[in-house]
Amino acid sequence: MVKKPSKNNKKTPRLAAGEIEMLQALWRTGPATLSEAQQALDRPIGYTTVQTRLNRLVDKGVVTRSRQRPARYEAAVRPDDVSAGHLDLLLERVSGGSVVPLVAHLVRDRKLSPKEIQQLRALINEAEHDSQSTGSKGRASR
Amino acid sequence: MVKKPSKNNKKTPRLAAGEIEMLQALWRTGPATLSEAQQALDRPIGYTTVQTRLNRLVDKGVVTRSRQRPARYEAAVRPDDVSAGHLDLLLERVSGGSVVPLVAHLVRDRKLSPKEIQQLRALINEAEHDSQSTGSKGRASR
DNA sequence: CGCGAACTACGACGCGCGTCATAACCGGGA
DNA sequence: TCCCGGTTATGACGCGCGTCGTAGTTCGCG
Repeated sequence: MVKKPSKNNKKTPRLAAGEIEMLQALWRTGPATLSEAQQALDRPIGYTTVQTRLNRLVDKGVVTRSRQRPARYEAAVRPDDVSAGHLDLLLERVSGGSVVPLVAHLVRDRKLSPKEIQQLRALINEAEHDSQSTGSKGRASR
Repeated sequence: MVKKPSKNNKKTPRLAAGEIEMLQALWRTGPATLSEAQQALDRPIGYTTVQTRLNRLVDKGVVTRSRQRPARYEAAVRPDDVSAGHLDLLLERVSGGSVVPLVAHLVRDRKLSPKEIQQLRALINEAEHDSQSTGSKGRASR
């Protein structure tokens, strides 16, 4: 039987840059066969290379493979799941848990449309509201 | 103009998680000797391991080493430089270049102090300003 | 002046990921 | 039925990074 002695299956494992590249293709195309996935990539990569990458992704649990003959591979995680993990890491590692420096980088040097600015304001308002009715979930860090 | 033998001093090379861990220690302590850097780490790591990591970081140009006897290592990049690179990657790879989803993740599920909220608003105002005085694809109306 | 402790240089090993080649397989026409 | 092209299964190689061990070098004390 397959062992699942690991920690958790909810958190996405650490993914290397190239693996995200692979997921990107699947996110764009949806369930795809090997050749479809290969064509969906931004950059020419060998057929069997795509196969290996996809299989490793399946082993990691971030991609599923259908049993049917021309097997179809499908992403099992969403872009948000991936970004969330990386963002957490970045927060802890380079900005000491403070979001402001990161957001600063996101909005500076990058042109935002009026619409995006409006959306950002909405997000902040939302956060402000939450902050007064906090529930103290999460655990105190360190 | 004297060109340093380094490749690019503005772009930080891709750093692995463990290398950032190393930089973290240096950011905290400032210039430090090997043993100081070792002690500054969150986690016990062999003396020579620290040495190897630091030396590789020096090769990459993100850390400098003084010529003095007990050599002092010092970070040559700032946390911001590192986060900037990662953020760019994340933007391109998982959110299609859109900042809103990332910011959403940063502010949701995370409690912000009123002060931070104020800072964020300031950032957005700043960005709004820039967007109208850009000149290139100026969008005056909205 | 001689020694031990700290510092430094160097090399080794394992694992993960990117890359692919080759072999085995299988299903649908001719 | 037999062969072909697409599909799948392995196996291999190189490089980067994490981890140290070992062996020289150097400094500061007695």
